Amino acid sequence: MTTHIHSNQNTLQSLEHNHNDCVSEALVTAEHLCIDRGVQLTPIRHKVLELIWESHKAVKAYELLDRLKPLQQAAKPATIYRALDFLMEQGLIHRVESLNAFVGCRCSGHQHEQLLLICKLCQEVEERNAKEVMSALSEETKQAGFIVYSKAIEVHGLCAKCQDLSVEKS
Amino acid sequence: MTTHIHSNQNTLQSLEHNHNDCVSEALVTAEHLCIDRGVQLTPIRHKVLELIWESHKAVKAYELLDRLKPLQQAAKPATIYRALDFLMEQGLIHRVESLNAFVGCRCSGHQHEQLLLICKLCQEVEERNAKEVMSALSEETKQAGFIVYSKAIEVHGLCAKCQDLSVEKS
DNA sequence: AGTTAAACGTTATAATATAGCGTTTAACTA
DNA sequence: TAGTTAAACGCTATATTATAACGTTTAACT
Repeated sequence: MTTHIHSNQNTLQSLEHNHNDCVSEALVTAEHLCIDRGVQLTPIRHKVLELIWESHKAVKAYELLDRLKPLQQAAKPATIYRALDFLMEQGLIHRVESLNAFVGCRCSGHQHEQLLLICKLCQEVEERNAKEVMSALSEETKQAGFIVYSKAIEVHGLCAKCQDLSVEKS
Repeated sequence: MTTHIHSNQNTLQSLEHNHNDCVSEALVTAEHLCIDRGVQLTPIRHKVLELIWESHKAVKAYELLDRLKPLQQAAKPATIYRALDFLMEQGLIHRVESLNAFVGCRCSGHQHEQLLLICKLCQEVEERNAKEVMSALSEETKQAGFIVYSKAIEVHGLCAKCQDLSVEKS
């Protein structure tokens, strides 16, 4: 018998790490990075980043808006999109193109373009440097005579944890 | 002196191939493929595919709608999105996730997920099998224990032709 | 303290996409 | 070949995602 899997349970968040530490670390890193760069991580931007880091799932702009509103009454779409633009410019978040959504970046600042593994069940997004993939890609674009400005490498599927859960429950 | 580059000129279309043949071939292939599969390439679907193949640029759904309307007065957003859904299911077009746009697929049916090289200047999209990239990606996802359902691998930059043009004109 | 640029508030609207339901068309089947 | 069924399409409405434009406030720099 196969049981329905609840996508909110037994996620990265609850099983593998203390998510409070995970978030604090991301925020502290972001704060330092912004100071170093002389850019302003304003309260709104900070809060939006914190909201994005609430989970490792990709989150939609209007979802963020709904969550920001109770804390920031004046929040409007532009409020969120401006904050997202800033956070992307600083490499603090990724835009997940295939979902029109956003996810915190663990590699903030350096080598920002990564492989994103997006689980269809738990919705979590795993970033991977994927060194071999990136070098194969460089070689390929070089052969094509194509000058790269940016990349989006997104894979949808089933993460290891969700596979395990479906095995356990069957 | 660097001259402004007109993105609509000297494209793949005008320089490298007879685009009429290119389109005919794509359409004939699509027709055969649909017959083989027992699915219907209806007049609307056929026309939308033809409109997509008008160029090698990624084209937006509402652009297609505007172009379809003169030929199909009843055309509404759903008309286009249904046709696009069908064409994607059949692997006849690619959705370019990072542009919310669509482009004809040259490899219709087989090994549909390809590397897309998207030129910021001429807007043309080049598909590449990118065998090495794909195998590196398979290895990476295998290492991650991730089961792949679908992929989007999109690179934005400057194609060889547009680089040449900017050199010529400078 | 005055100047300037960045950030933010606010309203409006553009652009992208889907839901739902009735009608027509095409494919199947008896 | 008429009846049945599912697919395709018409149509209306609306949801979702994103940006434009302009005025006000805040913060950084003289």
